[in-house]
Amino acid sequence: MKASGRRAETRLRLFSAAVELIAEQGYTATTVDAIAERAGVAKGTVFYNFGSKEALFTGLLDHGIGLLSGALSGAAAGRTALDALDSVVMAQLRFFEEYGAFARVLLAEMWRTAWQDAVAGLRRDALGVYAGVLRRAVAEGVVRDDLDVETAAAAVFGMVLTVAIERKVLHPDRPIERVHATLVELLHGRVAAG
Amino acid sequence: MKASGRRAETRLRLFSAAVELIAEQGYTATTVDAIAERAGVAKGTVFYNFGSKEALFTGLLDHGIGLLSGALSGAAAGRTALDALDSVVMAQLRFFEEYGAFARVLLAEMWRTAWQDAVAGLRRDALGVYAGVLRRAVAEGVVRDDLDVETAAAAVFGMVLTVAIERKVLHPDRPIERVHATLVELLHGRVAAG
DNA sequence: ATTTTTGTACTGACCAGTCAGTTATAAAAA
DNA sequence: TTTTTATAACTGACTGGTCAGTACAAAAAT
Repeated sequence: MKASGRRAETRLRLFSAAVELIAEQGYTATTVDAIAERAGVAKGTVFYNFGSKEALFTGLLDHGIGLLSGALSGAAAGRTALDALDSVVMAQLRFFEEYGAFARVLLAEMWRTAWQDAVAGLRRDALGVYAGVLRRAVAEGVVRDDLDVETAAAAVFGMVLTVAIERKVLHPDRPIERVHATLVELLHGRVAAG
Repeated sequence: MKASGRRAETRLRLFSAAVELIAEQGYTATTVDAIAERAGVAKGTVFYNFGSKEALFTGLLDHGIGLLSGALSGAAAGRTALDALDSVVMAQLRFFEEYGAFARVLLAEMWRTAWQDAVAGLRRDALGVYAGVLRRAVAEGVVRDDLDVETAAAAVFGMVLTVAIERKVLHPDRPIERVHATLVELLHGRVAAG
């Protein structure tokens, strides 16, 4: 996995072109011709590099999920578990601020059986970060010890994903800190500070 | 809008066939032939009834969103706003328990610009129920009065939607009450009752 | 010298939408 | 009742276009 090199660059350009088109139109509606054109590459190059449209897409999913997982786990440190939860939420918001198209692709394709393998990595790595933080919170006694950590992790992840897209689509200039504050308030359930 | 009648029945059968196939394969990948076949109807009937594949789909969205909104607003009553919030969450979980395929279609297509009009109804009606309950909560002083109600509504809706699908796909026999309890615990932010 | 990319042309399968013809339904006429 | 009439609902073979993937010789990059 050399990061530089002509081939690696071509692949990244193809990922980037594909994720934007697929976010707008969906996987099936996006043609290989269109991806190649936007990437500034000949159609044959797509097949030379990935072999098939499906392989390009699962490669894209793997790539994005890797980036996302890295961003989340880098943010999971914090004095208390609730601090860590806040900063993981912020990291997820920031990640999708930068890779908004990927957020939409993920949301749309997350539950499709066709890419189960790629999505398994999402569960293990990205949701795993939330699960870890929530387990810490249980250990610290700030949430009840019968909390279903897996479900709660999916809940928070889905909540942030939804809101990140909503902001991108409907309120692009709303500051990300404000959105974060709203989510944190919901999650901590703090009562009327008036 | 007569509820019975040959035509209305055909339309419902087509909705039902379409939502299942589209949940599995996505909108574009689902062919009109396949929808017609599953509905036990000739292909021409689809076009006789809806005029186009797209019109069938937006009709399906409208139909489902109407059912969902009805279910949610019917549950929005409650002694306190937080009680009401709990029961709206439960109503959403139950609705997607029954119409799981629709949940997946909604999640995947909610942000596609092609069906903005149909999805506007979702914002107005379904998310509106959450927004109303949250406004009550603000009025009752149980959440801070600077809460961004619109964002919070989207957050809760997305959270429940994600978890409903996760349960359908990964833990179908987990009791719905347990999932509800987890979500409510997250939302109320109750601290270690041990 | 080898890997990677280009450009163009091609194929075979697939699919949304059409349309001329057929059947079901109900109301009017016999 | 039975028959006719009108039209609403449905049918399925067909069409025109689209698209993933292939082929390959020449060029460019490493």
